[in-house]
Amino acid sequence: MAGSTIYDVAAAAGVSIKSVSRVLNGEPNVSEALKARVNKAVEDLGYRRSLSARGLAGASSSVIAALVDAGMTIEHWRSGTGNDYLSRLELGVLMELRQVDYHLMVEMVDYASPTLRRDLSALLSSIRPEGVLLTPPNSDLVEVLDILDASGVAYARIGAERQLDRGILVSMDDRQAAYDVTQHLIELGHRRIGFVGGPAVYSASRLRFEGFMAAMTANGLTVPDDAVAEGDFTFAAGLAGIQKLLGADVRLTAVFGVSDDTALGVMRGAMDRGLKLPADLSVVGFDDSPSAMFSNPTLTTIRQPVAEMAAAAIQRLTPPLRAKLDPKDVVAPVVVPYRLIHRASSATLLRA
Amino acid sequence: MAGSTIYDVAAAAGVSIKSVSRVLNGEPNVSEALKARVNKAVEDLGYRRSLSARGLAGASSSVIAALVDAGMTIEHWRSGTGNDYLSRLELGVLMELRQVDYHLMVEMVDYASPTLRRDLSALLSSIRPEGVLLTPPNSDLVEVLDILDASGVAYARIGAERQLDRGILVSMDDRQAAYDVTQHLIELGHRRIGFVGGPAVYSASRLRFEGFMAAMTANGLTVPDDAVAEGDFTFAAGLAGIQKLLGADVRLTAVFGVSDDTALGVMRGAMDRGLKLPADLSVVGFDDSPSAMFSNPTLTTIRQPVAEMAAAAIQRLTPPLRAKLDPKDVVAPVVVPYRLIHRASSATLLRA
DNA sequence: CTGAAAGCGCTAACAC
DNA sequence: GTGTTAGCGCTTTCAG
Repeated sequence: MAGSTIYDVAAAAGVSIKSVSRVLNGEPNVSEALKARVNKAVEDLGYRRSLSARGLAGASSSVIAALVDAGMTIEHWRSGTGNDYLSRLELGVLMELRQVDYHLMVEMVDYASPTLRRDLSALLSSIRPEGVLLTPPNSDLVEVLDILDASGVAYARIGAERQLDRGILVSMDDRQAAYDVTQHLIELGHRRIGFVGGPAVYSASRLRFEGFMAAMTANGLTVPDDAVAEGDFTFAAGLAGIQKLLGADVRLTAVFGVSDDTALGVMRGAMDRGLKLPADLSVVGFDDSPSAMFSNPTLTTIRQPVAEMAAAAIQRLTPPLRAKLDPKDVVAPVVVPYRLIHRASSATLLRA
Repeated sequence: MAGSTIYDVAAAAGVSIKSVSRVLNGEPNVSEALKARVNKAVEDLGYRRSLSARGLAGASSSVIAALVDAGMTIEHWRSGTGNDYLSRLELGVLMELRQVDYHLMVEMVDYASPTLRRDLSALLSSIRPEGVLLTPPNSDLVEVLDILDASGVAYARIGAERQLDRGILVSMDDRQAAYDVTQHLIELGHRRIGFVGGPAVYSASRLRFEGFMAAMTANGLTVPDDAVAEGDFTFAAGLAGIQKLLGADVRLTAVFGVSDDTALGVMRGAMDRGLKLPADLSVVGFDDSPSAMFSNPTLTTIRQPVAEMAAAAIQRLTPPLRAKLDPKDVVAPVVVPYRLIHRASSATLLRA
């Protein structure tokens, strides 16, 4: 049952193992009759090729490795707060991989580790994945790219910002999205808009801030230093950020949180200080995490197409799936569309 | 670099490949001198054993396969809502696996598929994982257990309810937790408490309902049929459920949602109908998803220790980690503690 | 304590 | 079209 090998199949079909291999790999020059006999034997025995043997024999390892950031992951572990980025990513990956006989390995990589080079090389030489999926902030780490290139493995980078000539690129336009959501606030009449940001190592942080600034500038608005707070994508950062912003003498009427969690922290902090939302303060976020829909007021945000980006990456990383794509689409960077989701947390400015 | 083999190491250390293998596997009867030379060579070359070769040669595959439910996953994909169960699970898994040289493969399994037996057998025979991690509802599917047993692979079941003599059991006491949170409402003065449930295929649904009923009964309270609505763990189910409950002639003062998402749907639905929360209606949930902390009012709930359960499962599934455990702890079912988290959505009943 | 030889299950050259 | 023969990089006998 679970223990049949290619020899069993060959014996059952009365052919050589090479013929079985040919049928299984869809190689040319196989008669229909032989193909049918082999397929029947495979069926009868419930035979499946061993991943290990295939990998060893030099063919495809049929494994895609997703490298996720240890720092963020461990932080979520410690704080007990979750984050659904990973779930959404894997959703996209698994929906694609299930169509072909490929498998997903999830690996935690500590990009801050002094032994990063070693750890990653070790990982690659032990797994020998067919492709590697990079998520922020790993997507932008030159050292990671160097190691990947040296090992010759194909890789896709989600949300990459730098070195855009390397790897398969899949992203959304964070900058433009941030511009849009800022413009949205401006169109609602807001002029004094604050920003609570994220760590610079995440390109998303920088791009979103840039988009924010660009929209402000394009509308002739200025952003005093007091209107900007640092953060780390978390709820706590939003909470701390809004304290700082409200403490300063800037009388903001709206705040843009670099992530939904941060924006929700901003909302909570503002309400704790007695502000009515959105009457006294409009708040917008970025990501469209589940919480955005469940908060009160519901949060205006940008829907980040994580699963879709992952799916696009996998399609280009996995040979059998890539074959189905239009050749032109294979090489070009993919920019997956986002959506501005206008909910209740942003409203027309009533009083100046 | 990435391409060194055991032969390279043997050559560099001036020993046979068998000696290298012995050192790597911590086998006895190796002189310290030899061990040191081998380790140095391994170090110098950045050598890592190939997973495929190890797997093929009959040793451990060093792979843990997590089987996640396709139905739920696809539903999340379609609806665009995420869920952080997977993230929390993997957090727990990866934190443990990183200590040893094991790897996580995530596989989607459609338990509703007519070809489940085939699909699963195929998966096992192609991956040959060292251990399998089962999450609800797969944990309780006898057919899944049968296939796993037939293949001889070790497996851990998170949240299993039936056939408790099979596999490694890791769970929380859903029933008692539901009892506790219901008791919490009762102690706040509530008497007419409603319930919005989940699909029966998830044991958690049944257990939570049982705990709810047990607490009500223990306090001499009855639950009319009109006070219970069916659902599927989602926000939408909570929304629909509360409509039904409020439409009926039961004048509930509190509602228990089988999950946080459902409870949040209940909250939203209640607020949409003009109720003030928690003054007019107390709501409690179950899971402690991130949204619970971010909602308004914040949601009273049970903290489900998903990552902790996953970690406990992995410790018992992975030989090198299992070796560190007290032998007594290895065989006994693990029940991971939960916590009742009292937030703002549940309050003392003011008027009857 | 150490090493030589024989596979694990498959694919890749190379025959026929 | 089809089969034979080598390995892939390890672990496992079995000898020393």
